[in-house]
This record gives sequence, structure tokens and C-alpha cells, in this order.
Amino acid sequence: MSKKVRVRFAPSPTGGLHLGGVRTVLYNYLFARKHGGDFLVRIEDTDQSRYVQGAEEYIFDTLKWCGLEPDESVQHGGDYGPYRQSERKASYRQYAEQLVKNGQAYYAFDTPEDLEKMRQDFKSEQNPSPQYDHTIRMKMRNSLTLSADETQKLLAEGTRHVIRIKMPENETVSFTDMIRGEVSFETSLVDDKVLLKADGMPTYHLAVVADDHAMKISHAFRGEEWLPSAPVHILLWKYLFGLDEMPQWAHFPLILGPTGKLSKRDGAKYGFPVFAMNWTDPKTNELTEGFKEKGFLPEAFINLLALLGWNDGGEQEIFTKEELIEKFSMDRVHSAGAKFDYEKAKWFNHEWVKKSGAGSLKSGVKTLLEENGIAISNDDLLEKVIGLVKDRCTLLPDFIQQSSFFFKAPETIDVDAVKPKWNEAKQLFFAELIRNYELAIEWNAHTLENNLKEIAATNNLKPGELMLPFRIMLVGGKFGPGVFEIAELLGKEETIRRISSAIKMFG
RNA sequence: GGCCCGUUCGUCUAAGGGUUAGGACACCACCCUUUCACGGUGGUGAUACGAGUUCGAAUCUCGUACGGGCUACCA
Repeated sequence: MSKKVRVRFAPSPTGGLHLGGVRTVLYNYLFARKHGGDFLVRIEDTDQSRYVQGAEEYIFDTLKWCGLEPDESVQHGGDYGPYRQSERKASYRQYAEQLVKNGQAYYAFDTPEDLEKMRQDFKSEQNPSPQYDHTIRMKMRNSLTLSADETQKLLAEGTRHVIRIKMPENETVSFTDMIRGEVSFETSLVDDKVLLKADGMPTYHLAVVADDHAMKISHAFRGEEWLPSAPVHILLWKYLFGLDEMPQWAHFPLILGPTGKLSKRDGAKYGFPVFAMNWTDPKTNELTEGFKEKGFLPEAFINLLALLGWNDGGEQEIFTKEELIEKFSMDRVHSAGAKFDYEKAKWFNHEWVKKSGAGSLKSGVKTLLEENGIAISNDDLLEKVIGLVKDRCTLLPDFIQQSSFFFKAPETIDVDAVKPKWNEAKQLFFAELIRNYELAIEWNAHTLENNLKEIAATNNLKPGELMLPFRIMLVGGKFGPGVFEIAELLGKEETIRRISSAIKMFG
């Protein structure tokens, strides 16, 4: 009974990886880690027409960024390769032929035109999309309707054909889903799915069963959109390997957008990322923004995804990956779909930015600043700056506004916010402040504040009137952390330089 | 249309027969803050509907409504 836990993520390399895909990876990963099992990635590239250059590499880059690297894959090696279905072609036909031999599948010679005609002919109001099923198959061109000789002749001539499963009539196929409990289907209502395509490639249905068996998968997890085809897979397991060998299934709820299943379109339409990382379609050059580039931390991304359809029963919402591994359990995964809320996603990131040490944020922020023309020569200063401003940064790019002025004098000064209330007294005050600061021996926020207050008092000025001008001199605008903390990090020379150059603009 | 899955605040969710139905995001108010945030306190706000089982139902059963998924030689 205690088979080693082995789970897989099986994407097809057709484009960027979206939220739902990454969450499927996550739940697989957590389950494997929790149970000391293996997590592998198998590339489902059986549809040559949909193959997209670069998509496979993108998937692995994404997993790496998320910190969800597989134990076995095309890139990580393993004993159950190849991990790309296009390279496993040989075995699939053999299984399909075996099914034909046993009367559980059949050759079908219908052309795409034949199929189109069938759909037109049988289309009605009650049945808007006719299926190739037990009511139809005897009216089509296949090894069930043709004589054995004819079938052999067509095969010998190399006639293009597919192999379809022959769904039994009046049987109930049921299985226990780890999330939904017992799910059952009437076989008469399921169509004869193609198992092996005319090009010799398997469809997903055959491939998933053959490969899950070959790779000794113990638990097969996937999105809910697969639930309707589960009976086909159950039957294939029964016919080919026996139900005892079959992995346990779990179908994850869908992640929904504002209208339905979350799509790339939703992201563009509502202004939030849908893919994990930036993805550029090599054909159209269309760029779809990713969470990474939007400024999400991988820890936050994983965290928010984990909570979209699962929770540990308590009120904790911020989890490290290690905590997730410890607490994850499949029976606490929901059965209902979850609508993605970008505001909440940002909240998760903000929590993680606050929680992260300045040291761990440093390299990301440094890159970002440098990309925006801010050269960082002093890493220690950068770390101090990050520590000072991170509480007010939700996404990584927020650090640009919040910390640029520490390294480069502001290009624009919000003169209008100061000028109307500027006067001779303030002019003189700041001139005196400069003289005072020039003589300062200790340069820290506390003394700078005390000195300012003392000078203000002797000049009969309220500190309140002076803080905003002072801030704008140093920062350029009405934002940022405490003024004296800023001045401390700026240093004596730079603080004085900014005050004196700003005075001229106000006067 | 058929099949399958689902339904607790606007959103993510807790409560596995007995709670004033709890928390978080968002929103609002107040406090803190001589900027903006953070933080703190409080507030608005939900068991889709109808039957049944039960002393007692958000919770179990059935029906209805609504939502979603699938219905390709795509995955």
C-alpha cells in the first residue's frame, strides 16, 4: 500500500505559465516534499502544431524563480526518462494496438472532412455538438464498420488513421478524488476519444496514462478542467495496467478571473499579471507581463498562490515555503474555484517585503535602481536605505521612488508646495541651520532634530512650518521616511548641499 | 443542449449538527505620525432559494436557481 510518493507536473510548452499552472506545481511540490516523495516535470509536447519555441525553457526558469525545482525532468535528469513525450513515441502505439487487439479500441479512418460532415449532419437543437460516440460510431468509417480484410488493406496501404477508445455502454465508471470524494460517470455519455493521432503521436489521454505508469506516479494532480475526461483515463488504466496500479487523483479547483477561468486576456484587461514571469510570444512578439517583473517576491508569490484554494484551518496567512510543506494537506484543498484578487496579492507581497531583511532585498533593489539610472557605489548605505523605506514599499519598483533620492539629488523639487509660505524668516533660519550643521560633530537623526528645534525656538519659528520645506529640500517631494533619518543617511556634506541649493529656488 | 463540478461578507476563507457565523484583503471612521506609509482601535458587510431529516442545520438529504468547466486527430 505504501507506494513511494511520486508526483508530476506535466505542462505543454505552448506559452507562459500562468497562476493556475504555478499553483498546480506548488501543490504537487508541497505534497511531494511533505511525504518525502519525488516531484518531476514531464513535458507534454505531443502536439507539434502547438509547439512554441522557448516555452519549455521558460517553464524551468519559472520553477527556478519560484524555488520549486523538480527532482527529475529534462533538465534535472532522473531514472524514468525521457521526460519529453515526443521522445517516448514508440511505446504509445504499442499500447493503442494492444487495446485494439482486445476490442477496447478501434481504428478510425474518417478524414477531418468526414468528421465535420458528421457534426453537421447530426447537429440539432437538442444536440448542438454531436460526439463520436456509441450512437455514431457504427455510421463512420472504422474497423468496427469495415470488414477485417478492408481494415487490413487500408492499414497496409498506409491510410491515415487514428485509434479511438471504444467506450463501453451502460457502465458506471467511478473513482475517489482526493478533494471531491466519489465522482462517477455513465460511460454511454462519454465519447470515443482519439488515443493515437494520425501522425502517430498519442493524445493527452493515452500519454498521461502510459507515462504516469512508466514513471511510477503515485498521485496524479491536475486542474479541474480535466475532470470530464477522467473516465477515459480510468478505463485506460483498467485496460492497460489494472486499477490497483492507478495513481490517486485530485482535481484542483480553477483560479477564476473576473468573468470565468483566469486567462491571459483578463490580465491585460484588468491590469494585473497573469503569468509568473514576462513572456514574449515568439510569433507575435506580444509581451505578457509577469509577477516577477511586476515586482513580486517569489516567497510572496508562492504564499499567495498556496492560499488560493487551500488554508490550514487557522488564521495564519503568511507562510514560508517550509511552513507550507509542513502544513499542506490535500484534504484541505477546496473544491470550489477561487477568484483571483490582485489587491490581496499585493498585500501578500507587502507583507513579505516588510518581513524580508534588507540584505535579502538588496540585490533586487540594486538592479532595479541601476536600471533606472541610479548608480550604487555604497552597498552598506543601500542596505540602510532599504531598511528605512521598505515598510512603505508594496512592490519592488516602489523602491525606486522611495530610495533614489538617497543616491542622487532629486531632479525636480516641488517648489510650489513651499513657495507660497516661504518668507525672509525661513530663509534666515535655513541659512543658520546650514552653519549649525556644518559645525556638527555628531551626525545622527537625533542631534539633527534637536539642533533644528533649538534654532527654531531662538528664531520664534514653529518646527511644524519648517519640516515640510526641509523635507522637500532633501527629497524633492512630500514622501519618504523621517526627515532626520534621511539627513543622517545623506551625510553632512550632501544635506548641506541640498539645503543651500534649494534655498535659492525658494527665494 | 448534454455531462461533470461547485455555491458562507464585494474578494480569499474559518466554523466537519448547538458560536452574538470568526479572520484577512478592500472600503469607512478614529488614534499614532510636523510628509507618505507602517501600526493600533472600531465599523459596514455573508450562510443562494425551497423542502426534508433532527430537540437543534451554514453544516446531512433532495429539488430549484445561479456560477464554472468539458463537449478537437489541444493540453
